[in-house]
Amino acid sequence: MKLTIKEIAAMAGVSKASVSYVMNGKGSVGETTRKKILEIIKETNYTPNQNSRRLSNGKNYMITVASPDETSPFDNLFYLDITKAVLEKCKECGYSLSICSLSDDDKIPPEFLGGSTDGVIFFQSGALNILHELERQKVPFVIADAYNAEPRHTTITTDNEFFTETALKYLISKGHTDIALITSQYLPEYYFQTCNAYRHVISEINQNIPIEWIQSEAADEASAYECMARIIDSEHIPTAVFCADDIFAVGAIKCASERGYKIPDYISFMGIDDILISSYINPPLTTINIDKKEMGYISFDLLFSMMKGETAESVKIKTYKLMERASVKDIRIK
Amino acid sequence: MKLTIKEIAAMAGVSKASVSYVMNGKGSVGETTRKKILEIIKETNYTPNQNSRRLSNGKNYMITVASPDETSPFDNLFYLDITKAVLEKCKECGYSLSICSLSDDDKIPPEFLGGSTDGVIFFQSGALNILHELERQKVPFVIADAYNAEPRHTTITTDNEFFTETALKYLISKGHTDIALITSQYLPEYYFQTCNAYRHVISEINQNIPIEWIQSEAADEASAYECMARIIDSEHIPTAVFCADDIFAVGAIKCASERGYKIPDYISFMGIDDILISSYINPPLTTINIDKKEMGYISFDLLFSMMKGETAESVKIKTYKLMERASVKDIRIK
DNA sequence: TTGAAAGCGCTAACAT
DNA sequence: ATGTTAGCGCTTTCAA
Repeated sequence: MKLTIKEIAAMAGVSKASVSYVMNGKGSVGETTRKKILEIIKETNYTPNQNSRRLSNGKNYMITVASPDETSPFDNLFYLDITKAVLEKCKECGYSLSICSLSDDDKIPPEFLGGSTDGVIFFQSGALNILHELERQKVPFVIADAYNAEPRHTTITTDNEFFTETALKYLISKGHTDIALITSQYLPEYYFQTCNAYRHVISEINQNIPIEWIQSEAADEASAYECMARIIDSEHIPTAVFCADDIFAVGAIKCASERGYKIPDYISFMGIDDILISSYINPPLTTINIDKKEMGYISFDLLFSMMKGETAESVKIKTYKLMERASVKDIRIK
Repeated sequence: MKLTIKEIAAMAGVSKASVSYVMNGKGSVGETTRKKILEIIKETNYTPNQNSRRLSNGKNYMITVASPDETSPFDNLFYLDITKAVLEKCKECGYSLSICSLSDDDKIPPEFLGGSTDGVIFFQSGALNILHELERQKVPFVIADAYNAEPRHTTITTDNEFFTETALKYLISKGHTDIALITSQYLPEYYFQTCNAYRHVISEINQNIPIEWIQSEAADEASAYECMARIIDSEHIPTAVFCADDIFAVGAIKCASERGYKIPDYISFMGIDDILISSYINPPLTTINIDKKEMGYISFDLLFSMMKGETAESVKIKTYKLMERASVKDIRIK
């Protein structure tokens, strides 16, 4: 019962071409026939078969967001906000958005095969074989929050070194010199950036950082909890802990609280990202807000440029907002 | 540079048909030619054009999740978890998932036109014109967390009346009789269910419910905050507040805390849903956990049945887990 | 078992 | 300005 262009053409007493032309605003069609065709289309509620258009056009009008299973937008609040912004943009541009989670087996998901999508936004990274396949098929992609991306890829990253410095300096401005670090070694570049900034800033104010104050086995809330436990067990209790990611702070604060350390009275905490729960936890987390919406917009825009065949330069986000909440205590002597 | 079936056929020295057959495991192909074809496919890394398949098959291998802008999975943690489960199922079945947000203008999004999707899962509801269009196009859909759905539609709902009763009875078991209600009138059916259960349960233990104890202008955290403010301002302070949705409890608790009421010492709070932040807020919220993953699975399964042409009965979720956390105080005299 | 060929519904180059 | 027609790349019927 689905109408086809052929039937519309018949009803209007014209050829398929004319119908196609008026639908797409191409070619040239007389005013009367155009009217007639438009009328029939309205009347019949006709909508062209999209698969057919896609085949003819070699376009899908669809982009996809992809990420490793563990860091999908459904598990990672940072990526969630970015994805939300991407969806907004998609809608604005008449594109559909598909979400794809990448399994460990690195199998290429059907979304990426045979030109099902016009472009993809990866979070963090995609398996190399997938990236290569995409390049082979010439479907453009960008990598948001990328680590270890090959230089030829277009990435959208945050300036972790700068943000780490900024957070640390804030802590120092509040009188802290005994500051521990919780970061992740599982993303080597990230580890390098955060540690580097930490060493750089801290070395100027404190030469005696116990080895336990640099914890890098964090990957999520639970592992950050363990990191904090190790810091506490070391019996060199810092006055502040800088967590390279808000979710680490959530775990670390939980640990410290459960062990009876009042926060921020005994220990202050800071993070980076400002994800949804950061303002809900107790105490609300002082952190570096990164504009996730903007990151989403930028990701989409870069991808969109590439889809139009243009080249797109990687961008590194340096803007931030310091969210002073209640997890940092001013310990300067007044 | 993209290979086509024609070229593969040529390379293997066979016809397109044979290639198609071996790819889809249909028809009958001699063992030698099958081997040969498989080999070529492997060698060349050939993947058939999906749009072409879709056109031929009249299928998309894609389902979509759709919801009003304000209640998108990106703004509603309850729907977020459901969507996550749907994605899991999609992957398992080789389907892609697209996310679609519906604007107020009720314009039919491109995803729904011309058979771009094989089925859709709505949250809460879709605009009537969209639902009708889908029915006209014979694309199946289900409505998760539906309110006011037409009886012929397949829905996945929660038993709000039962859950409200359950929560209230828990509160009562802890000695509370002065219990206020925060719910939403914006979903009439929901309002009816929660209020009904409230009146029913409460009437048995307390005949003097001040009018301000029934607040129904909640729609989100902020409006629930206002509801709580009205309860407090009424100067009839209840010992407990039941919020028909966790996010209402979040707002209400915030209000009470800011006004200086220690929770749960002065006022206890309960909710329904058990969304992500419920366990992070201060104090952690005692609530009725609904299995959102299961809801996602069921939604997908029902839709999938319908896509196979089967009929699917609506289901109403009655299972729950009582999450006893720290927002309810036992005020019985020991 | 295999191949030829007719669709699927649309776009767009080409003719008229 | 309009119609004719050859694709787009695959599936599947029908013959051989």
